[in-house]
Amino acid sequence: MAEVVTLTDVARAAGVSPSTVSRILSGTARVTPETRQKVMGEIERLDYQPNILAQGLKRGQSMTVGVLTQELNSPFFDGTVQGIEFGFEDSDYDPIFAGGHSRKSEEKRVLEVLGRRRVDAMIIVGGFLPDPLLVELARSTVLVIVGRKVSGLEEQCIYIDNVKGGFDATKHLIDLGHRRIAHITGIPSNLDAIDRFQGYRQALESARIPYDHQLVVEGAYTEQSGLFAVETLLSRGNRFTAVFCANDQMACGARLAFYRRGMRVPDDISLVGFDGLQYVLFAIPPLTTIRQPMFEMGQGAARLTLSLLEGKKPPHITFATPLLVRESTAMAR
Amino acid sequence: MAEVVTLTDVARAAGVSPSTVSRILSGTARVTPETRQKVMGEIERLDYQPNILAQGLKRGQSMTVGVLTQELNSPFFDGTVQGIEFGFEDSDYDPIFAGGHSRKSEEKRVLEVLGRRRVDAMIIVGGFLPDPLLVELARSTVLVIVGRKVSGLEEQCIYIDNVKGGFDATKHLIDLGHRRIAHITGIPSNLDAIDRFQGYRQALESARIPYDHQLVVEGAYTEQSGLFAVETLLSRGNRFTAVFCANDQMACGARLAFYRRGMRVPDDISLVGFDGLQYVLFAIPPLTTIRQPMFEMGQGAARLTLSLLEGKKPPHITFATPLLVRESTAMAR
DNA sequence: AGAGTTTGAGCAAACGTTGTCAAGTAAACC
DNA sequence: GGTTTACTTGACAACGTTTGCTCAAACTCT
Repeated sequence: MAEVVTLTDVARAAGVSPSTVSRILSGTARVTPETRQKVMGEIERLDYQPNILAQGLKRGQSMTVGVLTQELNSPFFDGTVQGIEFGFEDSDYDPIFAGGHSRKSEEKRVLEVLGRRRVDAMIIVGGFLPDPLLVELARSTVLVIVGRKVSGLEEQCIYIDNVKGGFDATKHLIDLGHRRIAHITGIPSNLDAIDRFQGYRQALESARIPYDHQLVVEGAYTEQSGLFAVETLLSRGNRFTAVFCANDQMACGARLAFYRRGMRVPDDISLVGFDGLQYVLFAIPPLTTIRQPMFEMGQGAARLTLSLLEGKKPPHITFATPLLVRESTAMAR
Repeated sequence: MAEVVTLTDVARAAGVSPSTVSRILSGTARVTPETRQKVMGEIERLDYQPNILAQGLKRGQSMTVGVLTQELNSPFFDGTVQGIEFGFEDSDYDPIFAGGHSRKSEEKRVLEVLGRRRVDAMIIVGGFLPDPLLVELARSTVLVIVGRKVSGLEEQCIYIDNVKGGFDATKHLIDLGHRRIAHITGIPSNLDAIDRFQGYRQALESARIPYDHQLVVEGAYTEQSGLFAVETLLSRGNRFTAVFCANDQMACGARLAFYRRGMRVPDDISLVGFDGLQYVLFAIPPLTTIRQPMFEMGQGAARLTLSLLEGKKPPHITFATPLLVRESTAMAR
């Protein structure tokens, strides 16, 4: 609390001027080996740590990156955040997180972080901010968006092909002989959800299976909503032999609904999820799913941000979404 | 990027001195209603946001709290971090996270965060830093520790009674008539793991069930290790009718091991976990577990930190660890 | 040996705030 | 009407850095 060592202290101790110490630290100018020796010695001895606030004030950059998150409590979100954190680990930047789950409106939040903390860049995870606002924002700051494709900002977006993911998941079921395939959607306002649904429809179409909207029910990405969705589906009385859920959590909820009804997975019903959460490998039975590389995406976002901050234009990375075939899917009987 | 409005800009625009603007903002001194009006108007019009770096430099506080985390990728950890984040939401402080999973040694990491960012307080989540170091650290900074009890720093620790949790879990199985109860431990160097194991032994003892070390196998908190543990247990050839796992993840792994062997839960084997992760409510069958209020603990840590920063000594909160009885446990046959 | 050139290091002015101090003004007292 | 009192405001020096400019000393060259 008390004795914080400043650059000036070091200078005094080494008998040189603050400028010299600063220059040694930043490697800006050359100094005699002896002077350098002495100063470095004092830095070590006094355990000097530069004050980032002062540096930031002077240099006009805070060395922080604001991460704006939206949905809370979702494993997808966690994975991404962890990746972001990891990606900044060996850099001079630190991420600071601003959750969007407060009362304050999203935009206010953005402004606040941007403004007060003078963040050097922003990473936006997920969904709710309108595209135009993001484009506007990108004009005045380094911006990276993960989990979403904003037109005009494609280079700064980290995303996956959700349509393809939905297609592959559904195709897998079709290949197993299923014809009556239900779908539990994500939150309808969510673009990912729409795309996955698109993929589902396209797969159906390409196999010439007529689309039946009675087999589609709206979910909310939670386990609970998956469970409800299956009950809705069942109560409608339509026969189906497989379900594609827009995320793993809903698949788990759906699984429980079937368990309660005594319907066996995969014997009676095949089940496919989306996300590839770690733990669904240990579901009963292990869940077939589309893997979304959340951690890698977060890490990629951090790297991209760093490159952008250094003024480099890195190659755009695309992330694959492999189908992980496990034990929740089987041939249709 | 370009036009950042400073306090001086506002002052100029309003035709007053910077000091006056500063005073209005901080409410330090009184000003005429008209001046205030005018200044507030300009602040609004120019959309001025104070520069926290400059404020921090001047006031000697950075308005940031360093959060040092250790284990990564664990749901327990996630929950706590979310709670911390949430707890700081409405305060003027922002948490910055420093993961302890890097190559750099833990202590170095602490020093770095503390030193460079001039954090006003620290929250340490979990386990590996030696007690004496923490006590030392607490001398020079505001420190809160979550998930651990450090002697001499009890007031600043947020923790649960793991012995009691382990006891309750085991007692529940005993009450159901089980006598041959296996235990899968956590990482042996982890204090929580030791305590839960203690609780297990105490429950056994209080029911006069002899302790059999053949029924105890070491786990590593992961699903995979839970699965292995059950296989080890089974290969030893000792009969048992119930398993208490030191966390939910291992319980899920154990569950899968039983599934593979065709052993039914809870019909053949009763299973109890620890943590109360959201998703195990949707396990097959829903898992009986001891709930550890991770989110609340994180939130509590943030609140405690805030109080400490304000110089208040808040009452120490203790967190309950209720037993959540679900469907993975049944009467012994 | 003197002029030109390099080199090492210091001075001082910023960066955007805050807080102390004093100055200025208007109201209140005798 | 002069003096005290209360109140509002401005000047200015910090906080810990970085950086352009200056300058002395040490080199190079003819």
